Amino acid sequence: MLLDEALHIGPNCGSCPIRHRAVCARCESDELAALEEIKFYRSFQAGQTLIWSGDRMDFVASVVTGVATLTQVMEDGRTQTVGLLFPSDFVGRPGRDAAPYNVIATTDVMMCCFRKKPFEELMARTPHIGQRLLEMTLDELDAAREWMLLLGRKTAREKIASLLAIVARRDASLQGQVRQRQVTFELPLTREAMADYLGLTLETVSRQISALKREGIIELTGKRTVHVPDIDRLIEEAADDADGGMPG
Amino acid sequence: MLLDEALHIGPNCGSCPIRHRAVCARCESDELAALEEIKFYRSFQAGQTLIWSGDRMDFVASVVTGVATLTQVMEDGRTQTVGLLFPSDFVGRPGRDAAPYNVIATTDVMMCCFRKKPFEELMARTPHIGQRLLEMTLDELDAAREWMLLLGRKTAREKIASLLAIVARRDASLQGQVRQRQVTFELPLTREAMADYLGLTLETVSRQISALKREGIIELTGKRTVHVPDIDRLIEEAADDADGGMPG
DNA sequence: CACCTGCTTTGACGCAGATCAAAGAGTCTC
DNA sequence: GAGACTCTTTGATCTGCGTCAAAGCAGGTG
Repeated sequence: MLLDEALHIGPNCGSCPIRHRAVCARCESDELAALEEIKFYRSFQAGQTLIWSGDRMDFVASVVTGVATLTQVMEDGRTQTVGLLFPSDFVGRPGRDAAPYNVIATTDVMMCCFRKKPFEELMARTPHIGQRLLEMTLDELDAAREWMLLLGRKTAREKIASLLAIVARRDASLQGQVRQRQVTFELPLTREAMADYLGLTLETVSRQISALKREGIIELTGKRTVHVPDIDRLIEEAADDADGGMPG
Repeated sequence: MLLDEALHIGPNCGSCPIRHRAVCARCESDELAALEEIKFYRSFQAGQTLIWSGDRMDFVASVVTGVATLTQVMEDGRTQTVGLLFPSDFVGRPGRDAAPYNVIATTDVMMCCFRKKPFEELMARTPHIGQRLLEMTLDELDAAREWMLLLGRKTAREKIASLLAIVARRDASLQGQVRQRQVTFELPLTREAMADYLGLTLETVSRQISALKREGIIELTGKRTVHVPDIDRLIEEAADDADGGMPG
């Protein structure tokens, strides 16, 4: 099951696709060299659980490619996804031992890992890493709070539209695209995974997607490829006040 | 309306009730001295909006006494509270100009404020502040994600029980009490404020509180004073797996 | 005291989304 | 190419919570 080919795609961070967005974004070349010494790559298949809630975490990591979810599970099985991890997102928590959530790959995933102890020591010495981590954590906190509004107050239709808009935005920004009216992207989640993220059932997710399709707000090719002919119409359905999010 | 008596309760941080829990927790005496130079106190009445979403924020602050909420409001008026601020909690975001949420005092509140610019400069020089802020932000992120589970998957009854358990815990830890079976505390929120935090209506909040009272899980004196004869029974109703939270 | 005004409780009813059930569609294996 | 899987769609029915409405209960004020 463990497809643990520690492929050292590049020992060279310079050519890393997430070099300027991850925890290491602000590092100077000497700091980068120190990070390179303690880093290693791991890849996982879609569906694999990378980390089990409660397990001891002896590394922290950045997502290099693919998408993973953070999920919480109640004793009776009710499940809530509390975060989506895209390339450049950080996993793990310096100073904490046990993982608080399950981390599950929803597509094939490649991670850039650092053993926790050396990473913490490095963090104490190089302020750029801690600064960047603070910045990223504050962004995640904002995202979590936006999601609280969605979970607490939005309708099923608005929830679906919001999720599609966010995936579209993340996808576009990964490809460094400008904001454009039409977009096409792959949904990295099953209907069930979407339901877990949105606080719905998979049937409701399916019905609402069908409704958006019927009304021409989205078009599907297969189950996973989504084409949005007019992104502003989708954002309208999401009922987000203001922007719809900054690019980049 | 603005009751802005900048009462300098103590220029002396040494006697501050949140000295060892706030952003300044880790500061040495020289760092503390630097903070003292840029700090000032402001107090607000219950119900007052301290900060409006979108406003320019020229200060950051710690809650010294009282309770405030962070809330998001949609164009059509739907409201979601995304955070409760208790004494020692931090408000504001170094590096961001505009406030992302409304901050509303739900009891009389006293804040220890720092002008943002000098605070940021101080942060760049003294790593202890940034470290502590990262730690606090990570804790808030955990709390936000716990709340996502509540909003997405818990029943109205479980939501109420969870909120009561959390307020009880916060209250006890402020008073440095040990975990004990019986607890009594003041609810710092109206039914409507609870509804906004829990993603419910105020009627549902009222009904569920009545139900818990009817079943003897809680007892009320007036509308706001809650007595819990057996905290474990309350936690059971909250359907939180495991602990129910660490003390302190 | 009578009369606000703000907060809370309680009741009657309706609906969005959950639940239960079954069938379609794509992919893999033998 | 039949069977077995997994994922998805769609339908029928049920229910928890929202909505609408009205009344109770302070505390404050003239």
